[in-house]
Amino acid sequence: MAHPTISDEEFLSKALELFRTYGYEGVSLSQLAAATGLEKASLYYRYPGGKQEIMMAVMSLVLRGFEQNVFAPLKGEGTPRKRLGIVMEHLREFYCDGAKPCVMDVLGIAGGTEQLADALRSIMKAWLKAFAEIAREGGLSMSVARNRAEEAILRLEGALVLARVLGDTAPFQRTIKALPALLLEE
Amino acid sequence: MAHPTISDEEFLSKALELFRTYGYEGVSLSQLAAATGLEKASLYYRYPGGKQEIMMAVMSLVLRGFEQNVFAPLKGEGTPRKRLGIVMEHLREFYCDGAKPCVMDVLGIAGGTEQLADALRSIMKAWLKAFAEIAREGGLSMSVARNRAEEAILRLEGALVLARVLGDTAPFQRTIKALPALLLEE
DNA sequence: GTCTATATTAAGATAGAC
DNA sequence: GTCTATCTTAATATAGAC
Repeated sequence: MAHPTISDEEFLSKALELFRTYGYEGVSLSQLAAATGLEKASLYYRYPGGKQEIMMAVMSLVLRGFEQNVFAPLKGEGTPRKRLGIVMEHLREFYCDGAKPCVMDVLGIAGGTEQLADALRSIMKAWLKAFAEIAREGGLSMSVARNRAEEAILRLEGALVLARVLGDTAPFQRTIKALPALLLEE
Repeated sequence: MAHPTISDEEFLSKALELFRTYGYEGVSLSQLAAATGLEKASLYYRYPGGKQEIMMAVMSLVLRGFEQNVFAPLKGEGTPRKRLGIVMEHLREFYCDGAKPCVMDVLGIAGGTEQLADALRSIMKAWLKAFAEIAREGGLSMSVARNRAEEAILRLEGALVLARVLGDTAPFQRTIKALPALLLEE
């Protein structure tokens, strides 16, 4: 065929890698075109709204990813500890053992649209809720569970910042391992 | 006078506010000119290297700030607890109680120069060292002190990410308050 | 549905008047 | 030492061929 193309899933996955690395302002349509093998005009055909629309489509992908890999497993079968173990593995994968930045951090920097900020806030809140619920199931009181969830996400985000600045992923791996104790004990 | 101007300190202080908010790629010379009351050409007169040079001058300001407000007080007079208390106050001020983002996080995003990444890494390492030393003085072993320092900075960074995404500064204030227990106890 | 080509705007950067 | 004016490049975005 004349114009071998890529699926929307593939396109958005490559776009996500760019956006989580360089941020909203740091990614140009030329970069997106180069990284996906499409021309800029083709991007506008797929996403008439341009960069904003691509960004929001990426956010939908991120939300679906969290739903499938974090929220759903936490509500699934088995003991809270077992379920959290599965989520730990998914988080390790998504963040590449700490080598890849957090979308919520990098894209949460001012300069993006209000719609983007809303989407990020919404995912972050859902994540907090999901962690609080597993902690609640693990035997903690409502208010303690809520605090532990906040603490867990806060530490993961901080570990990813340290990893990015120092190029050291050890704190992230330590933080992931500490999740069961933080969310399920005492 | 015809052209009322601002001092270098004032200029860099305003530039810092822009850079920590919008990131390196997110700040344009036009923005810098508008925010400081100077024309773009005047910025090139002061900083012939353009945005890169301005950014690095801002980094020098940040380093001086950490030296004066964090590193020096930690090595100053009084008990470790007293010294840490002073630093807690300075951190609260610099991060505006959690309302302002961390320079190391926002500017650590890919897209800046290698020189910038080096400067950020260097400040982060000095901060780790300073926190580890106060923890050591507080009675902790070398390796524990080092871990606690890492944990402290990681939590502060994570709290600032949460604050930025959720618009909630409570986790940051809680994290600051927890510093003495984290760095000086057990 | 993708391409080439181009319009339009804003960015970084410089020349030269004052 | 700051200004106005301009250059050059790269960004977003569109028109129209295939």
